[in-house]
Amino acid sequence: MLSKKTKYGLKALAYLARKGANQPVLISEISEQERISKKFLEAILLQLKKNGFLGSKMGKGGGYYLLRDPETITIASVYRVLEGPIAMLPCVSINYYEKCDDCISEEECVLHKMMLEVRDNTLQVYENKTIMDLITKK
Amino acid sequence: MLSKKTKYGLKALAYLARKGANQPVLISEISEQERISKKFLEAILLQLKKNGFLGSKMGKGGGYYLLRDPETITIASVYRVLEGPIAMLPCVSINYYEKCDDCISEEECVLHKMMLEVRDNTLQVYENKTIMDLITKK
DNA sequence: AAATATTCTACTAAATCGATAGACTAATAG
DNA sequence: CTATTAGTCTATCGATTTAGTAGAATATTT
Repeated sequence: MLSKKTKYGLKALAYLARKGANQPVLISEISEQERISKKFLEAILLQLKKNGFLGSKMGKGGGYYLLRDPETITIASVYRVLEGPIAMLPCVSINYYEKCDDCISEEECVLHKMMLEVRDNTLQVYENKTIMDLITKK
Repeated sequence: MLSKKTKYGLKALAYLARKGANQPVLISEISEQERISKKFLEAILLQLKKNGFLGSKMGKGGGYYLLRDPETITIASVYRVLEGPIAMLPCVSINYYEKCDDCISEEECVLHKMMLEVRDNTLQVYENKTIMDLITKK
């Protein structure tokens, strides 16, 4: 299951993309429009800022704004920042690879091959869709 | 990420399938062979028993054994018992459907359609693979 | 300087995860 | 019928994550 953090983060990015990159948008506006707890959203936007997705402006007329074109932000890149690995097991993760301590070898593991398949099927969606795709009707 | 519970559960089912349904297998044997905490495995096997996957026999010569043919146990069915919903959002779950409280409607939700796609891609693997597939080399 | 709005630190309640301990119960062997 | 073996059940545990809250600090504009 997707955490609310990632869900809210993606929704906020989509909201900002819809507004255009020009002027900063208040946290409270996003929070109200998307029905997300303001303080929780604050922490999420901060994390997206630290990872180069968003910029912010303090003081009056301030707020958050997209730093990159919505077409260039893949869902996968947001997912990895907010949720973590996309793979179902550390041993099939591309960006967060780790050996399983209960497996002798990956060839012997009965799950390894299947989880590679699941990973590829999931990545195929997340890598090929961007924030832009979220806000365009098809 | 897959929980260890589901990971261990699938491995245990695969182990039992490999042994054949004939004689009961000790928890401790599975626990040692698969390097899984015995007490944790105990709870997992009990859950699999309560859900009709396994039978058990107490006393000397006892242990756990498969109740169904390995070819008839899909990964999806085990996943749902041990891990829960396969979908990434409750609003795209087939067996655990729930409305999102932050969404006005599913048509308006920017994530809904994409998550349906992810769900279908994942299900395609989990529904079409069985415990038997885990133990057969391809 | 006042008002506005984000940033940052710290905290919390609840849930889940992975694991452990120990008493209880059932079945078999002798 | 008793000892042994092995699953059942209850309970607890520490660590982590999740979702959210409170409030002080800081920066910007008017």
